[in-house]
Amino acid sequence: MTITMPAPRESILDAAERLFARQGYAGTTIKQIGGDAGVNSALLYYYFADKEALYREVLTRLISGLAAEGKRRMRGARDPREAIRALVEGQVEMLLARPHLPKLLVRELVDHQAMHAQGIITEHMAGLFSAVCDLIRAGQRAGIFRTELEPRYAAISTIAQVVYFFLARPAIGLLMGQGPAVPPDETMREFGRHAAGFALAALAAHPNEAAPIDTGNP
Amino acid sequence: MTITMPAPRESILDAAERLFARQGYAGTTIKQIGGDAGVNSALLYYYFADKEALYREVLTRLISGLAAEGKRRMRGARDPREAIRALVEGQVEMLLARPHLPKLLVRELVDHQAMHAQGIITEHMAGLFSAVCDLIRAGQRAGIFRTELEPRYAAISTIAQVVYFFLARPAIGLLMGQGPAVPPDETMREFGRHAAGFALAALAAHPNEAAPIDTGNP
DNA sequence: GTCTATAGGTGGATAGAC
DNA sequence: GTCTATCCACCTATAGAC
Repeated sequence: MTITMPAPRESILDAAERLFARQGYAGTTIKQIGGDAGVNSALLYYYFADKEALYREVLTRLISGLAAEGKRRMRGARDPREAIRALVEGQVEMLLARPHLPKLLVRELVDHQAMHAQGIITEHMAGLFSAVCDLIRAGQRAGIFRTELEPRYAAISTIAQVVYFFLARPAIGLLMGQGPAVPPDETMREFGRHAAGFALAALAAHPNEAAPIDTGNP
Repeated sequence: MTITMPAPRESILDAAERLFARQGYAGTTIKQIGGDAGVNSALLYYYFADKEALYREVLTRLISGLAAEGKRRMRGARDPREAIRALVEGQVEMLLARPHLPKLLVRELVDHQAMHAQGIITEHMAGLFSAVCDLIRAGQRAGIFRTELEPRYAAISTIAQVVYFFLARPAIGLLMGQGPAVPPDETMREFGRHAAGFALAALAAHPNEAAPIDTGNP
């Protein structure tokens, strides 16, 4: 029986993704990545020009397809309400499937002067963001959503909840009085259902048309 | 006329705060901080034990009094609705007054394994968070807020909006189609007013005062 | 392709003059 | 208190053997 050896290029990218997310760009060393990937650190320079090229590659691999997936999830819905719910709950699934994404994205935002991946992010994200705005505008035209809301602000309020929850994930247990353990995936989904309901209630023009609220509490 | 020389200890803390927020802990060097503060880098070791002690000092200086101010702002209000509005709009003022706070806080969250200031943050923030939860519970008991909402989740949704907006501030201009310029303070306040209204609409038991309570199950 | 060895530079921290 | 000079560890990146 032989153990299948993973392609070194992929092992390097995997290790780099993990470490950059955990420790940041400056806090991660080439030797650490090599060690974690099970290869000699000099090999990284065979596959990538330098540390920053590797970092950019990590980000593009992670982000590409993300915005596309987000839009696809919204497209399936029949009306704006359903689309909002699909969007918010989809956020949770996408972030669960890419555990390092929120940290890396936020580091990029916060390090914006470094801007290792300026273009990559803004290109992909701006598209998704304006799709959410259009969705809210459509709901407003249909009389389902309140027209007093500025669509772009409402889009931000809607998106913020899940992102914030994932960011704060390590601290959430402490805040919610459940000890230092990191909340399990099911808690993240439960919050996603709450967040969708919260946004829909805030958007709703008429209370009775608000989608059912799932508190997540059995 | 003599120019008042700032106390070097304060200059060092100011420069460190700026640089740690911009570049992160690992990305900032002692020599950079010294240079930015206008003193020799060796002097940092006269005032602070080491780099990490300096970092902790920066965080405590920034955070101390923050939770207290948050609670004070809420206490002035007469009912839960007013308190929520005071809280959210107060968030904006507090973050405007401490421009480096959001970045530093999020870095801490994201670097939680490093946890330079674990205690400092969780102690201060957990208190504020549970005050928000109590506020929402009070509104629910008074029949003003929907009881289907899990108070802790609702607190997170309420708080998330402004924090996210500040974090994304450098990218907000691009997302909102207003070019690369960083949004002015007035835009931040405008969003604060929106966010308070968004949260209140989501929390409200009967938006029209006369409307029956939505059971959430059509 | 993958490794060893190492160059060249920089970072945190200290010793000690003034 | 504040500076100069410097040590040592470690980091990125390259040269070159296999």
